[in-house]
Amino acid sequence: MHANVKQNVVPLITPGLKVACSQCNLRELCLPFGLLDEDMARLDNLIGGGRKLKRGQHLYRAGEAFESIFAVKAGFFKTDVLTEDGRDQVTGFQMAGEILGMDGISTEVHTCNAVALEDSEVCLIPFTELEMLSSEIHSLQHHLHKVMSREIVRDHGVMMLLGTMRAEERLAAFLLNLSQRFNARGYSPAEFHLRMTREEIGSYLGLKLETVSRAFSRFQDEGLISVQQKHIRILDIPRLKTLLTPADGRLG
Amino acid sequence: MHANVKQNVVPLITPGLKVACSQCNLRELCLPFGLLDEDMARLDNLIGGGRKLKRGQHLYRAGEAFESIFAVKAGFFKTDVLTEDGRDQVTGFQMAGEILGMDGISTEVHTCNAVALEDSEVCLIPFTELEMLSSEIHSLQHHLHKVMSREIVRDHGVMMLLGTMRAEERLAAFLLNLSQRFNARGYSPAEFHLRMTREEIGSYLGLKLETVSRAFSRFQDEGLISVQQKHIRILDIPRLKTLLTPADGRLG
DNA sequence: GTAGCCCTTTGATATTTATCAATGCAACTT
DNA sequence: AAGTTGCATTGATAAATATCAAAGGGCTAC
Repeated sequence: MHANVKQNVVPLITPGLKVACSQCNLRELCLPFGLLDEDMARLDNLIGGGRKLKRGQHLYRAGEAFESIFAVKAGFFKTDVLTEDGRDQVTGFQMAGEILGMDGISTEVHTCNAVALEDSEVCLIPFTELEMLSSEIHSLQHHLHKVMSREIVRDHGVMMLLGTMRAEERLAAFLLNLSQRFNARGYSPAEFHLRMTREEIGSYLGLKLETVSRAFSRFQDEGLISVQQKHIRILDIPRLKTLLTPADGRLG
Repeated sequence: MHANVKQNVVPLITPGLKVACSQCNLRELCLPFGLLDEDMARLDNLIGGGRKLKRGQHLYRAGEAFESIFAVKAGFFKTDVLTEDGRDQVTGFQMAGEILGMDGISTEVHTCNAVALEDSEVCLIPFTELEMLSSEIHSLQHHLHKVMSREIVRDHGVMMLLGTMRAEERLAAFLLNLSQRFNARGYSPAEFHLRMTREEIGSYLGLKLETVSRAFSRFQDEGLISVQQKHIRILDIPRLKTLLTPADGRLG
């Protein structure tokens, strides 16, 4: 096995790609939130460098040894779980400032795949070292716990979506969630490009791609959004939100 | 407002209900897993006492301030999320040795309700103090992270269930999961009492109670299980497992 | 012990979503 | 520039699950 072949399979840390939380405009969204300057400098030292990924590349795969968590610096990811029996479920889409890989802490092995949906960049945060540092910096420890807890709460929201919503409600919730997250990052909440296919949206929402496509079309017919392939413009956010409040009859 | 009325609404810590991880037969399943004796003694000191709950009582409610996580010492709980628009989703069922309340860390407010489904007992673990102690005891810190990560992985499993399985597959997965957890606690994996109603099972599985009931009946007709109200006997675990492997046609 | 209530079961029908199939569109490759 | 390939849309039909309805059974509380 040639060394450069192996490099293609397992992309290494980009040499010289220095990252520093203290210089990062995502720091209020990301792990260093609320740290004092001196503590942030210690976190800077810990972060193992950045890593760039091309669209389609895996950040990690289920089964690989867990060593680090990752902060998305730029770009867009999906995570998905595959089971032996062939099921495939997209468990989330991650954008700048969000943390990837916490599923691997439990067993020291990644339990899902993380794939870049566009050219992306992440910061590598070695977990053992993060634990050591968080023993010393209480606010870092607490924020790590908050980030993990937030992931649990987010997952509960997805369960709610999958367990109680019908197709159009799911898609409306999905679009509003993306809108709100783009907005929080300084992008337009009303106009954006989807980085994922209809099939990936469908997997995330527990629907078939045709159902997703039909729901998009119906939203467009009703003047709620305009869709052109992956380009979405939300025309009526308030009315989209009312879709999430089902008629009295169906619940309660 | 009379003091004893208030006691009925918000049950206080049971006085004199001393709990000690070092004496607990769940310690290998629960938070103290892997601790040295001396460290376990320190955890004993931290644990705020036990609390008993009658069936139907809330351990905590969405909206309450978060202060502690809880370890189930005995009994059976459900957690559920309610949204303003009236949706209601059971997010999990918890039994002895499992940890409740980690959703509250994120915002310092509980985001779901935890209800005892039978007379139960929990240990109260004040979270701020747990963080302080885990700064000093690395194995405790690491295990806490593992417990939180395990919850994330569990949630991914529920997403998979809700996103990719049909009704009978969901129920089979549910029964096998209970079976395995009872087994891990020294109870029969083949025979147990359900603590929850068909409606609660349905909420958890994203199904209506009638669908759950029909699936139970069909399993019984096929000789997979025997059902009498809440009493379940699994007659053919291997065949129940094969239900989870869908025919080739439907996936891939 | 018994009345009442909640839970469960079962049937008939309606609704939603999946499946199968065909066509169109757009980006990438050569 | 044209061909190829993957992605998206749309229609017709099938399958799964929800909804509506009614009745029986068991547990609880009086």
